Amino acid sequence: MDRLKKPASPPKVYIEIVGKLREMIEEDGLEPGDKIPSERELSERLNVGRSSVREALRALELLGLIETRRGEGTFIRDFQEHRLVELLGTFFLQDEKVIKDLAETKTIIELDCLRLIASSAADQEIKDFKEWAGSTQFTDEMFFEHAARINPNRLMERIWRVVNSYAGCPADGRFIREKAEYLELIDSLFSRDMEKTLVVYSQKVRKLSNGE
Amino acid sequence: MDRLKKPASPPKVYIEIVGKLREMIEEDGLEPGDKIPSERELSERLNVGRSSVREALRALELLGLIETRRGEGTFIRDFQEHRLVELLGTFFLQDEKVIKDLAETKTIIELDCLRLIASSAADQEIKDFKEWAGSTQFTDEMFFEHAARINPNRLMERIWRVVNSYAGCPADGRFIREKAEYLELIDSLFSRDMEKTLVVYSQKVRKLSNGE
DNA sequence: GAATCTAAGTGGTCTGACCACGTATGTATA
DNA sequence: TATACATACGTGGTCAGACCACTTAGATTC
Repeated sequence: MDRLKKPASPPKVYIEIVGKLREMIEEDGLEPGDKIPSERELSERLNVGRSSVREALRALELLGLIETRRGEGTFIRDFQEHRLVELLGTFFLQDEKVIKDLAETKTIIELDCLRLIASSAADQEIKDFKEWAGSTQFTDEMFFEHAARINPNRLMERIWRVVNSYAGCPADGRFIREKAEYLELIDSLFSRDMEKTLVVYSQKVRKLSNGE
Repeated sequence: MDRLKKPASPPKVYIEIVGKLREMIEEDGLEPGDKIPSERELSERLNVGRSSVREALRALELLGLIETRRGEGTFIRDFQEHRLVELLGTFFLQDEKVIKDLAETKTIIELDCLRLIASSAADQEIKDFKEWAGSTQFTDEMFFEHAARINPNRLMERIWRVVNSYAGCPADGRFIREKAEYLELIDSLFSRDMEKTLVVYSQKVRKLSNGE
């Protein structure tokens, strides 16, 4: 039962390989899409077993940092698409209260996206947004998917997508509000009038809550 | 072994093992600290090679979801403390845009947390918050860690933690602003005066931006 | 009863083998 | 020459077995 100090556990090989890969990528200036050495070559170059190389690669793959194509090789992925949030989500998102939090969070994030759009999206994009909304039949989800996409912050878009994928369990709210409200919302964005946006949006939320 | 044809993309064994483990954890109600079956047992139970089991376990370990102790076994970790993110940070956080988005997102989420606190946290908690802030030496990160914790929405807290662990990898913002500003922020929460909170917070952000 | 030794169990690593798949090479054909 | 096909090679995907180092618990010994 003695809790004695642990001198220094020998570093795991696969962890070191992860580090080596990082260095390698940095030194060689490899970018998303580029190919990294084959498992066998890495195994030889680093003097480790191929299985250890694979453990490292598989871990990075699960993180979404690399992509492997059988018969072709291993490639660096677009890091902006790391799956961290999804993974954590799929692993422990079974709580009950979570459902309520999810809905709330979705609303919050959507508002954030609108804010970001109002404050720094290009006029043209908002214009396109309005045009799209005016000429298409869309659901609430589609509307905010569009908003998340044109918001200038990619990370916020990712967060929205994750939250949405969980919050939007098939059933609940696939309703379609009156298009006029959405158009009004876009107009408020275009005028960069955040005050107005907030009013319009919270009004929409209130309606939805009551309807539910 | 059954070798069935999979015309579509053949699912990788280690990915399926990750899924099986998730189910296993859920069904058996395993919690942080609990031990999961040994690699050899999993290999046998799932009819897969031990190396494939290891690939899955190593990936989850790198994610910080499990912990392995040589000679003892593999254990579930406290998910809330997934600090794996820093890995991603050290790996590919060279992209300017990503860093900017991160900082911006962190600010946004923090504001959201403040909003949530102001709108529905218990008075007592805000009071405790203020007391803590008044009697402790804290960093900006600690302050918002506290805020994220007492905000009523657990999902928002989790998002903050993720974003924070990403954003706070280098030694950038370990600064300590004047305590008075933070106290003022809490006061604005207590008075449920979101207007004021926004002003105070954005003021803080502006200062930080300039300081940087 | 306490200290010690021993065996079993577990993760850590390596090697070698086979498969499935993509691509490049080369050969045969039109 | 140009196209089509066939083959060989390289790559990731997976498995099996073998060690090693370490922890734990049971058996043994004092």
